[in-house]
Amino acid sequence: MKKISMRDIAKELNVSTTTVSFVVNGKHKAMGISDETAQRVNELIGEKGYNPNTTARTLRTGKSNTIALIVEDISNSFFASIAKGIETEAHKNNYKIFYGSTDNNNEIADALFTSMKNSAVDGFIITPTKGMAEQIKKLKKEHIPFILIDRLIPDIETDYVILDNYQGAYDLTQHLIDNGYRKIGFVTLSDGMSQMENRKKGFFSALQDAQIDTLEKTILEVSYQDTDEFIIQALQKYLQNNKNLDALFFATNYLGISGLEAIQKNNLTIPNDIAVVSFDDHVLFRLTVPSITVAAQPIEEIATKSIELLLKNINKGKKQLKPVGIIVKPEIIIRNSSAKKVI
Amino acid sequence: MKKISMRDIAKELNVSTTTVSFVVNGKHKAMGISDETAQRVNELIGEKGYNPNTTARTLRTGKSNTIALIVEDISNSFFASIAKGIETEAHKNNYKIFYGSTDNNNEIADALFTSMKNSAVDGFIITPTKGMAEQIKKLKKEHIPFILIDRLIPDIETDYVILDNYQGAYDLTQHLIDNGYRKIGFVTLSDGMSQMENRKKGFFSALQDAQIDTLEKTILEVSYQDTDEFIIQALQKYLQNNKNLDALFFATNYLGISGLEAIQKNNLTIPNDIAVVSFDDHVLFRLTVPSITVAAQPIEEIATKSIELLLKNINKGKKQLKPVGIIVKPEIIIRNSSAKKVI
DNA sequence: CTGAAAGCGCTTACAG
DNA sequence: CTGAAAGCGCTTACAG
Repeated sequence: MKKISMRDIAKELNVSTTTVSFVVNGKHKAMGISDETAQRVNELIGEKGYNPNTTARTLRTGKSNTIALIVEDISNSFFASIAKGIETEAHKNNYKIFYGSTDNNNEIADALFTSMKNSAVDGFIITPTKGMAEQIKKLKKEHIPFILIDRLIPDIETDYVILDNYQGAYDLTQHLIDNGYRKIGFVTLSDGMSQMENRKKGFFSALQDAQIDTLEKTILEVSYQDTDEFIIQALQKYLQNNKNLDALFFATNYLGISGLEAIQKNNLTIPNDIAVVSFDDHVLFRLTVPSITVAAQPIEEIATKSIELLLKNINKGKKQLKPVGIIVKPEIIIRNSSAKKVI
Repeated sequence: MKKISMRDIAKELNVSTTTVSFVVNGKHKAMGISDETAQRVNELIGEKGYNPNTTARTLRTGKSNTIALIVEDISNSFFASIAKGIETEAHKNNYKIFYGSTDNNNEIADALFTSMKNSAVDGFIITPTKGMAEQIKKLKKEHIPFILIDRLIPDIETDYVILDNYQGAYDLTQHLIDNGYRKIGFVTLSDGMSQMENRKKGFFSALQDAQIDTLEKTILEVSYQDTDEFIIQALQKYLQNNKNLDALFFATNYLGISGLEAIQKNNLTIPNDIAVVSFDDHVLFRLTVPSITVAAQPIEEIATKSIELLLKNINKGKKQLKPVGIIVKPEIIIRNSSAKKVI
């Protein structure tokens, strides 16, 4: 039951493995293998069901046709959707994908990087965490192709594909203002990743441009490490301590989801007691009653552009290209949770 | 910027690569390398930051420490959660994971299998589709370790980890009956995969055991290929044509989600107009109002048992073990969508 | 206690 | 138009 190799094919046809290799790789024309020989080789390959050994090829060429996708948490619907898009594009280009979740934990991230690098992946697609700065610098220094998605590492120039988070937050806030809301609470993560910071900036700018008193801006920051239960409790307290709020802006979808739970538990009605908007779309936001207004990310586009950029990076060879940043636009989807304020 | 190899280490210390290899693999004790030599090797390895080349090791040993996870759709929350669990367990055991989604499409599945096999994965974890029977048989014949999850292929004996779908459906139906519902519609997929068939059987048995007239069993079957829009429309029509129904049983979570949309659009109230239960839990089911009663799968357990079983299979060597089937138990989570019927 | 050497299955520069 | 041979970086049976 041994797997059949190039040598087996060569032997049986009394040709060299060189010839077989050229045929297998479609180089027979260029290398001047006669059509007749190529034909014979291809026939036997079909007959025997020969498939080239990818490991040997990788060892020889240094190219594995594998990319590593490192996300925060593959079970999070946003990253799961990204993974699906990346997969589709990668397979089109004949790439396989390793995945790994960091859970925002640096030791896990470290182990992932080491393991992937030793496995000769051709490139990385990474949603970095703050502590990853060192690893990212190392990748850069070693000239390993990679791109960042969803967020950046401040002060490190890299290729990336991210959302215009500032604009999304600005527009979402503007929408609340247009609909009569003035006292908007902002709920975000405390770890200060770039995407979160830009959402916060967009939120502030919109308030400022509308000349809404900054005193009314009330922020709640929770940690990624906190459990859902803890976050829900924090939100419940926050709502009780800030009864003047007429709207809430959730900076990411799982905060929004916990937010809905907290609002339910506090027996508040959306949007009459409090309006709600959130970053990142989610089935729940589409189907819950009332449905939730969001800034949605163009996931397909992020996936396509990511693979495109990474492949360009992988295929660039020796030349040092200047890092390319791609910024995609969010879509504001207006639903019922932010209906015009009734006064 | 060349990567440092075992030979570099050996040369610099005037020892053979054999020695270095033994030390790297922790075999120096067994092979009688002196502690002093081992010490020197380890020091230089640390200093130079040497990491063994996994590709070369794989080519030589035939073992890649890689498994392929082939699911229906990685962006589906159930499979995304499975992927997370599998990942955690795999990393604990020093395995990396390739993932791939079949979308229930056989050509894609075929391409995935070929690509993964050529990449020398040590084993497969697969949610099979009907058309995969041939591929699965081939894996068996080639003695490639694999296990099936979520569903089986009829008439092919394999290792597997699946849910007790019959029991889950039976209990969920029994719960509806206990709460006074008698005219229960069953919504399922038409492709006849094993998990779906068993859910249907469980549903029927519960009705039969309660001596509920089989004439009242009304089934709607849709195809996996149908778009969400199409399914929702089909459901709306189904609801209109079967106004006598007092409850709906959705055989999988995305049918349940589409079901909620259809019920909303038809302006029906849950559970007063129609009660709802669904297979597979989902955030939406937990948070929507009213929350939805479900049969939840123990995802952690499925992941843990899957890796355990696959690794046992991988490490079994030549011996032919009898295929092992593991059946895990669903958890019925009673929520508000199936509250006692008001008469 | 340690080394020289073969070989995993490819690709490719070199030679004719 | 095609082949012999080196080499990618490991592991391991064999020898001493």
